[in-house]
Amino acid sequence: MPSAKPLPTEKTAPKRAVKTPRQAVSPKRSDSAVAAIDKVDTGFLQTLMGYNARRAALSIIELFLERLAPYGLKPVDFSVMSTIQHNPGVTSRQLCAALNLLPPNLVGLIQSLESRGLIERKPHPHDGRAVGLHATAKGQALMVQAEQTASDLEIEKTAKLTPAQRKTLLALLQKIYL
Amino acid sequence: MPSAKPLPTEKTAPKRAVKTPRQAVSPKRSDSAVAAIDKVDTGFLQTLMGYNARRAALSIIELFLERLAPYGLKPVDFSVMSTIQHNPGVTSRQLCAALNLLPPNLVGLIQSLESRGLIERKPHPHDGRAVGLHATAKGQALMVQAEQTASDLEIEKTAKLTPAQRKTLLALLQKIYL
DNA sequence: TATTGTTATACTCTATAACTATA
DNA sequence: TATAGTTATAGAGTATAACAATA
Repeated sequence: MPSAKPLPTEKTAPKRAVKTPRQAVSPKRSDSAVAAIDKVDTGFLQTLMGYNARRAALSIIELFLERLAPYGLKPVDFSVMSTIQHNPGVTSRQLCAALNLLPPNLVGLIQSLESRGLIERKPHPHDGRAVGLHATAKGQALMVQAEQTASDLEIEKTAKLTPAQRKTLLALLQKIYL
Repeated sequence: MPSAKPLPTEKTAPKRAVKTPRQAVSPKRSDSAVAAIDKVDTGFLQTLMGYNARRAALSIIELFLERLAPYGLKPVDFSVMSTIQHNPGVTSRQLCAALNLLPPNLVGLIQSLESRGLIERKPHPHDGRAVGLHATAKGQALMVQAEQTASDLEIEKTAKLTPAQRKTLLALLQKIYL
């Protein structure tokens, strides 16, 4: 699904080849009108953090969807499973707060993970309303593999960055949303 | 709409106050089970670029929606308008490639902007199939204001960053998706 | 009265297939 | 045959209101 997308700039350019051949034939068209044909200027947008952060996130998520598909995990499933695994007994409400999800949207997610045998719901020790979530052995084994796959894919996707730059980027992004 | 969301960690914590008062009354519960009550550990997710970029982007976009609402512009509308303004005569196909949009999803957007008198569609000089998009005087005036508002909001949202850090962050993000 | 988890539901976003008209 | 723009539509994501059980 996310593989055949019209990516920006260079990535899809070789496949389409735009107007390059024709322009080679008649190279001196009126440049004022043709200016936008070869290269589109998105200079202002590139000064916006929101735009760049979103484009970078989508770029990574695209590969994430592909690589994590064998585990049956989409980004949200992965985030939920990872948080449950590292916080045994965590409640739905806590997951919503930690991951910025809305309770109604988490219900189906939890049910799905439970029906797949990846998590268990146990009564909360101190609150009869709440339910503690726990990763099963199967779920834990899956997440060990999934987290490794996710880490590998991220290194690959951020290959143009040095480890130091990668660390810096993570820290700066967290300064925005935390 | 985007104002009353359950934000993560500290931001909603003061409103809920979780279990702090009760824990103060009986401070020595079995810490193994109560560990997840106060603070949820999302440590692993925070090592992932995709997660951090998405959270940062959503955080900025949330404020963007609020501040740009008076202009009747959502992030995609803004991106399209900004690109048209800075690339007079750009085509839909070029917009899709530059902004990573799918053609069918751009149609309604363009029609909406045109019906609002913000852009004009003119026949393409060299290609009878294509249509050149141009910002009207009204559209240009709107975007001058909108771009200033967007820049202001971004500075505000990235207030924890120094100008140098902000510049670094933009450059590093572009290394990922460009 | 407030909160957890839930249901139902609506709205938006994203994606695919297929058509037309031009090249 | 291939591309630009379009239509229709399906699917996923995101949002609000309201309810039952429990605190």
